[in-house]
Amino acid sequence: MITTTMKMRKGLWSPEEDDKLMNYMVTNGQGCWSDIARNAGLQRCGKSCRLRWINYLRPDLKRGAFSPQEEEVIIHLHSLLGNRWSQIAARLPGRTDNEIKNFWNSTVKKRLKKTTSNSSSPNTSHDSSSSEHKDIMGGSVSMHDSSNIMAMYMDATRRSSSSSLQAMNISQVMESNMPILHASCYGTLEVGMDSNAISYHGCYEIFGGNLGLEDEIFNITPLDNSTSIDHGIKTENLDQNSIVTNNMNNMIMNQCYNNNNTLHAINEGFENCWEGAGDELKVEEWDFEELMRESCTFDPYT
DNA sequence: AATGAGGGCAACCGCTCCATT
DNA sequence: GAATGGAGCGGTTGCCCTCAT
Repeated sequence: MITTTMKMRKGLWSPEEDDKLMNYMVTNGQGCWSDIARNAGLQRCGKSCRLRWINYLRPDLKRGAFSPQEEEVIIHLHSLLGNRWSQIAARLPGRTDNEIKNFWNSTVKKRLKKTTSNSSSPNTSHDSSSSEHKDIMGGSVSMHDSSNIMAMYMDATRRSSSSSLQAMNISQVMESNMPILHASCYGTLEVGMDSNAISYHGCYEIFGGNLGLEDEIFNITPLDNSTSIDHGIKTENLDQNSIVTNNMNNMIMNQCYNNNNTLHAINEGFENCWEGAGDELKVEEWDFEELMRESCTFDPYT
């Protein structure tokens, strides 16, 4: 190969390299990463540039430590998605998969281990990830403050994309993807709209964890747009859940629209809804479909 | 003050998937 | 249908920093 004659740099990025990449991305936007590396005058492989951009240089990144609420969201999403860091990251605006992965492997894993050993769980002999999963789903990891999960989640999405949200028109809102967390909810649900956003108002439950949001109003915001854009591309098949939840979202939004900006409905399961959309449910190996069937039981049409 | 252990984070590696030829 | 290359993802490594001794 010709390219091997040129020595690629490895290791930490210098500020100069960062500048070069940043300037190039700002002026030219995303393209073929190996071209970017070459054209930006970087002695890096495209892969390395991509990683640096996604994990560090991207302007929409949220820096700093994870909040306790973010922690809980991560724990919860991990219990649903497993080690699908990119999918978890897609639901935590401003956070990268690498960041979440590191956070999990260092902080959370350790904490869960502690919890597990304290509770002298019989799962301790299992492989770490699977035992953690069980622990979480089984309740060893406290859901005591589950309301924070949703509240924080909403807060995070609202914060990170408040400007874009305000700029979104209704059709954009309708086209947006509804996060998985919403799809995991069931219970009494009331949907309304104000001038800038659509809000849910209701009572939710996630896997037995009562979120107790009866008095809270929160906005539906899309999956982190920037993530979708930056990661390119895979938005459409980011995962099938997004499509599914998007369908749900659209249905709800349509109802909103048709009911003069307010919807009082949805008291029983989404089950029929799922079945109706069954043909589109080509769920990946992690059996999201079953998951959803178990956790979603209200029907928007009743 | 020196030093060793542990933790956190950035980056690399290897694999898979997908599009193109 | 096979080969190839690019992109993305998850696992792993290695460096640096902090803190306890």
